[in-house]
Amino acid sequence: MAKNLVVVESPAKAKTINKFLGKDFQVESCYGHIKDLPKKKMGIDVENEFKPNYQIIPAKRKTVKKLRDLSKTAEKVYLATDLDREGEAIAWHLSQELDNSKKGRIVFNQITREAIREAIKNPTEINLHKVNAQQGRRVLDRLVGYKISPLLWEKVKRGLSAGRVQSVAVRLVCEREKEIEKFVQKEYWTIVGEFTPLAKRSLLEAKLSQVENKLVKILSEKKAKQLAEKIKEKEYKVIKITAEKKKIFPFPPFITSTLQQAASYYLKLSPSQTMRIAQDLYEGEEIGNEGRVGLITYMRTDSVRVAREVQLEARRYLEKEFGKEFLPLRIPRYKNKKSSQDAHEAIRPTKIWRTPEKMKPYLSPRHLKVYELIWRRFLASQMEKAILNKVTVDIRGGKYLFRAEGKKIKFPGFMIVSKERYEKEKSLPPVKEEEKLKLKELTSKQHFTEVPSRYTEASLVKVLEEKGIGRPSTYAPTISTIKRRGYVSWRKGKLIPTLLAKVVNELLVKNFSTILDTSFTAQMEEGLDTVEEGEKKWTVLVDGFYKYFSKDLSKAKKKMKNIKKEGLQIVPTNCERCGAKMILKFGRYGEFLACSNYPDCKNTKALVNKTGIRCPFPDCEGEIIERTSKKGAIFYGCSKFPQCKFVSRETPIKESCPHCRNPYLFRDKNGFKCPECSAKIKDYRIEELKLGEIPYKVVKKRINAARVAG
DNA sequence: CAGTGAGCGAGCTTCCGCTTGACTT
Repeated sequence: MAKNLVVVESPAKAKTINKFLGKDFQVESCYGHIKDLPKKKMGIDVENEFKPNYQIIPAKRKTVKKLRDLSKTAEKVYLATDLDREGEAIAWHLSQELDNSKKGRIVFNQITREAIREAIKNPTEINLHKVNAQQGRRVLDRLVGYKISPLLWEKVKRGLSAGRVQSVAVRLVCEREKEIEKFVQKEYWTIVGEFTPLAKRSLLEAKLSQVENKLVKILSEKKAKQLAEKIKEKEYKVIKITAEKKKIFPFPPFITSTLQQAASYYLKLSPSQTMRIAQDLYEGEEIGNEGRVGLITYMRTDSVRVAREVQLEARRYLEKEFGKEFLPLRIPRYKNKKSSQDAHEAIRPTKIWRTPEKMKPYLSPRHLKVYELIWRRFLASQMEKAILNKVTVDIRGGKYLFRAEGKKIKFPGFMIVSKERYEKEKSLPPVKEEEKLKLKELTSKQHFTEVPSRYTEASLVKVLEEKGIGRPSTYAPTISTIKRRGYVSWRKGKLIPTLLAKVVNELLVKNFSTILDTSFTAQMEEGLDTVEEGEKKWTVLVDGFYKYFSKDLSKAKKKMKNIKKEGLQIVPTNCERCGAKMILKFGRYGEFLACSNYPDCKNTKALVNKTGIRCPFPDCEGEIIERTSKKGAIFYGCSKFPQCKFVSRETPIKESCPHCRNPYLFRDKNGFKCPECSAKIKDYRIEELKLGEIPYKVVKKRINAARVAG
């Protein structure tokens, strides 16, 4: 007898569902989208209600043929793609390409035997409103990307790109850099008193908090000294002890963005490395005599939802392992963001009893660490909150009020499983109210406000996710794209906008302010919601957008500055051949200086970031200069390359080592260290070269060989 | 734990969102 055909998106999912459905069913995978707009053309008929020209994706022809052949002989076809917008569109494309009169759409958002069987019993029709919302999204993105990108080829550099998601990502990186550039470090001071209880020997440290009932703020060393000298008072009294309980709740289970952040923070993995490893865990490993089993649920998700039966299983496990007091009374329910499409569960272990310890023999160290992160986060999310005891001690003497704060964990709750959200304990010596104290010593401490830090890949993903820009399947690829296009370089895991990014960003913000706004996607989503509700035609939505977009576009074509021709005038140099100004341009291999008289004068010069530090290699006359690898990583090398092969990944500081006379030092935690004799140098005042202060300087002249015609 | 380059005015580039293998478009 012919089997029923079930089509899902992922092959690992197909395998699992196959086990649930038995021999009357054949479950196959379509590997995501099967149809799309053509790659080399716009593929949208703007004049004719934006009619999209969907084609089978060339690389998917084989897959589609296989599914079509299977559908011909199948008893019935079930389209079981994901229940979100993209999944509905895939089902719609499949229904166009598969050959069977009995086609039904089925949906489920958790992969359990019950959920699948229930879905099979209740097939429905494809939701065309949802499909239309997807078409609106697809067409809008294509218009934005394929109209603005060619404009950048014309105005700035070939091969550049722009898009609803990537251009906002680049903008965020650029704006953070602006904040860093304009940041002015400010100092502030605190005064700390050491008190001794009269009876015992212990010491109590407390910070000066108020003078004459006014909060203390000290902004200079002078003020700190003046104030400290005024405090003549030696006799103090504990006037108040306040104890309060603080509840600390566990984090919800992981979704894609939070997994990427945690793996970045704790394991120093990039979002793409994290996803690669999570994919392996999802597809499964050979576990003892179990064969190949998936260790975690699907890793591209925006939902914190967990199947009820799994929560109950977790509670049984927790009660057995740790006891009843570690279970919350109520089964926790975490809330999704409004923008969540909720097609998959949260990222969690498929079986809780597969502890990291038990999985150790089967996993690589990295895989094990990511698994452990997921396992612990999930388990903790099902546990009781932690309770902290916070104590505040107020000490008064005359008009001066000092304050000390202590923290103690009263009940660890979820913290015995996960150290995330852990707070360090700080104990205070036992004192009583009314107790008399003596001020033994007074010290003032200098502090500085901290410069905002650059984005890491994961923290950029976090902001994108918060603003609803991009989807779980695109966070990591978006970062790769802006790297590949030369919009960001990176050093020690931090993203730095290139000059190219700053220039392109300024042009885009000026000419396409609506699309470059971080709220643009949210507004688009609102529109798509009305399409999904059937309240608006998708073509009307796109038309509303296209009306002003095409105006912006034609205006930009005329008015946008042409960097390709005019260049950037940031370096005041004249051409030594014809005397004209030299201007900066973006070439195939990065920035270079070109004569503004081009094409009459073809003189060019290279641009190099100098450090002013001589090369440390013996007998080398070179200088250390900043370089960027082909991929975009920043490093330091010798100007005499390739004769001299000196390289360093760390930023050298122009100050020679007092011990071995090496010409430069590296930053260290509390000062500097010498790479040669590994001496640690503290108390050594060195003005650090701030990024951006390194001036662009011309170090090399390049003579163009005359081209012989013919 | 992998990492690291000189060029240069163009070879036809580009979007976002699903999903994994990989002669094939």
